[in-house]
Amino acid sequence: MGQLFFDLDQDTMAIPSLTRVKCSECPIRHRAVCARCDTDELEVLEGMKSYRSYAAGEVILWRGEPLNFVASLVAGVASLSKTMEDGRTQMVGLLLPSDFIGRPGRKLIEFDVTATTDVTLCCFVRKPFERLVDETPHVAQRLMELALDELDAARDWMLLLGRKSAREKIATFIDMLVRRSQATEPLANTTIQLPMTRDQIANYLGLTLETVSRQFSALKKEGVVDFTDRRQFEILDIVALQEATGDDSDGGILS
Amino acid sequence: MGQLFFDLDQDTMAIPSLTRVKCSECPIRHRAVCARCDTDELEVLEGMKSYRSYAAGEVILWRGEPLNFVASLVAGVASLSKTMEDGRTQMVGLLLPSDFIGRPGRKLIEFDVTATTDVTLCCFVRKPFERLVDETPHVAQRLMELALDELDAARDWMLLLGRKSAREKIATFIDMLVRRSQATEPLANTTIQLPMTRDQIANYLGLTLETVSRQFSALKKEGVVDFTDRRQFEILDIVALQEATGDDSDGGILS
DNA sequence: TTCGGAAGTTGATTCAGATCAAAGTGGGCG
DNA sequence: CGCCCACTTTGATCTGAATCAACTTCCGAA
Repeated sequence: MGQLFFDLDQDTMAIPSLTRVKCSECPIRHRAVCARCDTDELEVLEGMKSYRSYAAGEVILWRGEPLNFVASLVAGVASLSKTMEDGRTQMVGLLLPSDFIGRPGRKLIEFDVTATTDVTLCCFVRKPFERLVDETPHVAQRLMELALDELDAARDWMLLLGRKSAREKIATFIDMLVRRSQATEPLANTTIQLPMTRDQIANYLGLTLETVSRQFSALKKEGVVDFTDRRQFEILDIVALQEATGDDSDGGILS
Repeated sequence: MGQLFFDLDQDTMAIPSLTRVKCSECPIRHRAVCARCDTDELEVLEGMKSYRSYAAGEVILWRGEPLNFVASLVAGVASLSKTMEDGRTQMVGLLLPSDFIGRPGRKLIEFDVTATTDVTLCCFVRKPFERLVDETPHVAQRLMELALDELDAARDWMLLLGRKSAREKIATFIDMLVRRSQATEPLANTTIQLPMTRDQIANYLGLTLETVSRQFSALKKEGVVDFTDRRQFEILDIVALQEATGDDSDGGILS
């Protein structure tokens, strides 16, 4: 916590709704859709954007709702999920800071978007944003890159959902959190925050919450991880963890 | 069969390797990446493109291989798949005519691409194609649309892989084939070709081939479908089929 | 025409994970 | 301070799909 470079509410991780943050000081400045904007372009964005905050658990968008705004996720974690008639639900994506919500050329959204933790969005009204995209090739390009990254992530997740055992799913999930925390904060120790409840993790991994709990317990008993608290744990044996993911240890490079 | 508007080999569905087909007569002219190209632009493409054919079962690209060319799939069906160290494999996408292989800005491919049936590709060398994309906004736009369509498909598949029962998976798969055949050939009867073996279907649906076989048998016994032959069947009760998919009957529109 | 092997079906058995059920834990709020 | 409720853990049982195994069907090559 507290590692972000600007003023977040320490409890909620959310930027107070009315704060007007300079784009140049924005924590996602270099990874979001605006990554390659120059000073002039940022000024235009500055005039278009507005922040919105959502508390953990709030629904940001319902499936089928018209998409009047698009947004970059500034802080927190949000999830995309699909629900069947009988209530079974499956998360189909996790949105992390710098990820984008909404897409050019689609007016409806195909899944629910929910704030997993408290969340802050940097919003743009759709029409003017689309105009900006049309006029600014590097923004369109960045949008494309973000979409392709999501596609890669979705495909890895398909392998996980279709073929991995419960243990492998949990190990993969933890390993993902570890990698992510190292990416944003390379010097951190091995203490990891869980951004979701057991139930949400189950929906993400295609499991039940009981199975999630049991697998966490098993990894703890084996000394691979240790729980400081229900939402925070420490990696004791990263090698064992990565072996348990079922993935190629070397990233799959042949010969 | 035989409904395509130009000269395919009837047995293999593949365009003979050396044939030079006019873009203006290409069967995927209006859906592929070149959908919005004008006559002049088509002429440029004409000079850049070359066809390649692959027999059913041949590997088109191995994971990790450098992507020296990109391509549109002209005829046949190809699959994207990921394989784990111990041999478990999961298909992460099906490529149908007009789908695109390769992506701007990535030199490596993250999964194996295999010809499921005999396949014909319309190939472009990567570098000049990327230049074309940079200079032609509507091509970049079309590429984006194709990527977003794939992303939607991937997310629907995640729901299927994570939450559907074997029966629902099979019904969804058949229903998808029905919709697809209706889209390409609205007047067709209800006879459907299976483009893949039981084993490939199993890899697509996250099942084993035995389970696939049993579920097909069950649907047959119930009078929902009837098999003309192992690779061809007829829909007897489309309503029952759609109920068995587990999806919202109305496409999920609320109120 | 037969042979051989790949693809598919069907049956018996096993097992991982779901489901059902009951306690335990902890944080927020009156 | 203590109660309540949401979250979590753990146990017992059940079940759908995997696994193991045998057999059938089909197709292509000799």
